[in-house]
Amino acid sequence: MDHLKLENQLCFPLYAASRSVVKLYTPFLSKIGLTYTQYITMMVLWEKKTVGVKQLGEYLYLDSGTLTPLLKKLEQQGLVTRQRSKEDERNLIVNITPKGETLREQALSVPMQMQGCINLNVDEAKMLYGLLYKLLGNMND
Amino acid sequence: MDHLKLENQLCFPLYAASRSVVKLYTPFLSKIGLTYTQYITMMVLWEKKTVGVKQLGEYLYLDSGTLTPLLKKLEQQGLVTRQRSKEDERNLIVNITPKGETLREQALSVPMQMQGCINLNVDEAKMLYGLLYKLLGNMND
DNA sequence: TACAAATAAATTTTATACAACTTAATTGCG
DNA sequence: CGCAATTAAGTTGTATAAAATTTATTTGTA
Repeated sequence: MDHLKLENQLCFPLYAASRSVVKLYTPFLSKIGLTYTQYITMMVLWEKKTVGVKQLGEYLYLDSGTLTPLLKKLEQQGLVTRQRSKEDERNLIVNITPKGETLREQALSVPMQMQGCINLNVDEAKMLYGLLYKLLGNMND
Repeated sequence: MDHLKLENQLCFPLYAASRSVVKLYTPFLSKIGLTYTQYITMMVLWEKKTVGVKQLGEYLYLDSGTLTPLLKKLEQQGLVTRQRSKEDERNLIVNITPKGETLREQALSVPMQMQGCINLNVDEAKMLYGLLYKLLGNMND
């Protein structure tokens, strides 16, 4: 078995499928003015309302190099506010705005529309979900 | 069930796991002077020896916007050559060089080293592989 | 045979990712 | 207390990705 053949790689379909799914989201998300990374960031904020950049990075597996410019764009769009923590000025706290809350209504249909594009049945989706989180979990460096 | 919660998404662990795996590759690949995308490109060339940009894009799910600059970098490193097809000048043919072939020897240990980092057993890996290709396959736009 | 349509790369623009480094604030220890 | 170590964002530089456009070439057809 040739270990350097593309078809013998697990990483490659993971990489390709991830990009393909993100690409599938693009037309739905562009209607509400978000990119995929902005969308999952808003997802955290729709749930938590307020979150520090560090915690946000832990949720999303992203660092400030990616999040700082992204959050500035969301701030420009009026979807979030950014302010330093009073207790510890090193921390930057991100809060959702009313406009950000409103955007949630328009995002509600996105998951359903996406499900229509991904032809996995419930069992397959659950299995994939479990395997991906197992992979993520036991890879911590 | 809140469909806009991060934990209820299938796309998110896919996206996060993909980036995490690519990140795991980085230290091994940087030793041989490749990025992950360059590595999978070389994988095609190690197998095919010669390939058009269009076919390469079909194998890798990438377009010329990504491949053109990437292939120029591989050319600068002396790993591939780029030349227009004689039969159809629109096509650009990429050929592996002897230096590119030699690099394969140094890449041989990479898949094994990676397997040591990913703690899935054989059945789980096969299942994941199958589900990812199923997802990729039935997503073609 | 002209020429519109199609095809393949390349280019441009925007938005990530991430490593490495810098800056500012806080902590903890001698 | 004083200051070295730590921590959190931000910045810089490099490399993708992908949409949209442009350029060059080829094809099909009137």
